[in-house]
Amino acid sequence: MSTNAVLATLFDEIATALEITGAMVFKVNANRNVARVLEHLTVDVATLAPDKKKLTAIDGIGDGSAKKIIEFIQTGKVAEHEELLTKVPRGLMDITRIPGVGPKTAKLLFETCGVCDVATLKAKIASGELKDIPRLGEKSLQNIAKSLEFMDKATERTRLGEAMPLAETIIEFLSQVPGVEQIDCAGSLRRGQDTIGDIDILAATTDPAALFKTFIEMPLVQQVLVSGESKASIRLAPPRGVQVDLRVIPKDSFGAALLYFTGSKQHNVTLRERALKKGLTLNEYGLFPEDKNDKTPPHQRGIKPKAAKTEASIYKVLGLPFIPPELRENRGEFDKDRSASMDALVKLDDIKAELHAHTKASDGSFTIEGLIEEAQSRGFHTVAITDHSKSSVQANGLSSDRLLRHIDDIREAASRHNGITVLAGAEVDILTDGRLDYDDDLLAKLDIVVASPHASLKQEPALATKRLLAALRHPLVHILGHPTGRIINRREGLSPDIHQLIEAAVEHDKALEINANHLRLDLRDSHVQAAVDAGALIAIDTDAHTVDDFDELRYGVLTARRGWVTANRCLNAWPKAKLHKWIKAKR
DNA sequence: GCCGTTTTCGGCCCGACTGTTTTCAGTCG
Repeated sequence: MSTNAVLATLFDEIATALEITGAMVFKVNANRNVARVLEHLTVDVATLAPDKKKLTAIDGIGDGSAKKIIEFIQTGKVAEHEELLTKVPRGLMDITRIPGVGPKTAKLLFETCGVCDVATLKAKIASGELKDIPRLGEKSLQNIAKSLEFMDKATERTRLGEAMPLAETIIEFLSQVPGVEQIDCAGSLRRGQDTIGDIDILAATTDPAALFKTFIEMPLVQQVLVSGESKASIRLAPPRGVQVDLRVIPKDSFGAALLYFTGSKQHNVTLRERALKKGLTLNEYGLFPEDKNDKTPPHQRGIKPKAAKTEASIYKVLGLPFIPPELRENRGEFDKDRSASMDALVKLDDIKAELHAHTKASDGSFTIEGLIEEAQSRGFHTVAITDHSKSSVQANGLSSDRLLRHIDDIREAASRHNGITVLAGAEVDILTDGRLDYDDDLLAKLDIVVASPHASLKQEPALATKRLLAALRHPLVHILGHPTGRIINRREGLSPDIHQLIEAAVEHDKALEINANHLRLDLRDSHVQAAVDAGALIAIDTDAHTVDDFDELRYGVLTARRGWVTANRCLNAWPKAKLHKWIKAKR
């Protein structure tokens, strides 16, 4: 784990421990915020650490946290953290991760019954020892038991590429219910995060009761978690097991609700702070004039909102441009000098080239012909055929002789297609020591080379950096394919020094890939943002093996947008002539 | 603990649902 990640966990633990000991909520939030900032920071905090000014220059990190970070870099621990751990055992912090159990309940369980970890909690619920605790009735205990049971089965977040089609199916199903006027998804799914916690759906309807009834009685509903007048939550049956929240909101405040429930939480906090500075208050019903003397929510007092119907109208009154959902992470979207690139973010329709795809020659299901036709049917001007190289034995990688014959076959097929340029390429393994899997003579015969790591994905970070740098510096390589080799929820992949890779990509005019396959999404959003900030080029490729893989392109585009990729930085969105000039420059 | 076009003090986002209790605290998003 990187220093940033270790410190993020440490600040999170400080926050949780403070929360349990009953510290001021603002102090808790400040520590939690430092954890979040560190988690998304793309520079290694250790390189800043001796200089306190550099640390406090980061938004959210003040004097106190800077001192703790420096203390950690110098000694490997933080005294305040150690001190808190003597009062609040780690197991107790784990308990607060159980849905429905917060810091107050954890403290109560600890102090009245000595519950100090999840295992003890389970045992004591089973033995009935937890009856008769004040303010913790039978129903609450039952809910905790249910949550524990669920946690045992599903510890993972749902991958974007699994949640999105599911959400679309549910929305399609619910939109058929009489009375439904508007329905859309919100939350991290709408923001295009690589994994999501639950699916949020918003609807405006003239018949809420009918919609909720249909919702909680849908096929595959395993459990109804919450069922109120404006909100219901269900859990779907395994294997998906994902939670789905449905909220019904007035049609006139659909935009306000969409904004509110799309989040992120940090983005919303900043919006509300901006609202307050303008004498306004923002909630899920709209943007209202603030009345400090009346605590009743403004929408319940019959006050007319300044804006509510659309997200854009709310941003406008707050003096902001429309911020695309993918950018709503409080990671620079409020900076004025970034607003130009916000308008120019790459869109799905901009993508006109596929530069990484496989055929039957290695492990794909396409014939050469079939792949070309599929790309053409999607309106692409270019497709690169990049089968695996010889070391990828598991993927039927091509020997040098087979590759030579494959190149001939590709050129022959290409000659039969007008209107699309077909490139003979390869996805060449980057061997453990950084050498490529074909010799230079053969690589030079290819139009395009995607170099990717496939084996030894648990390599030490320093070695991995060296390995990938060698590929980026190789004059015949165009694109670094799925740079870390991660498989979301399954394999962490390599942890190279991403900044060195980005630097090399810029220096040698190479592109870094966002592999659009929902299992990969590699590079990930925060690395993409660092690459874009440094001026690197990005390729969004589907790595298609089958027809359906082409449909995963949208996940790659969402990830690109989350990393602030504009169309002019994305190879696949370039006009044909510009792309081919760049590709040929490496031959 | 952090922050500042109401700056070095005094604020710090908002509402729904649940369970336990009988007016509200805790949790969640």
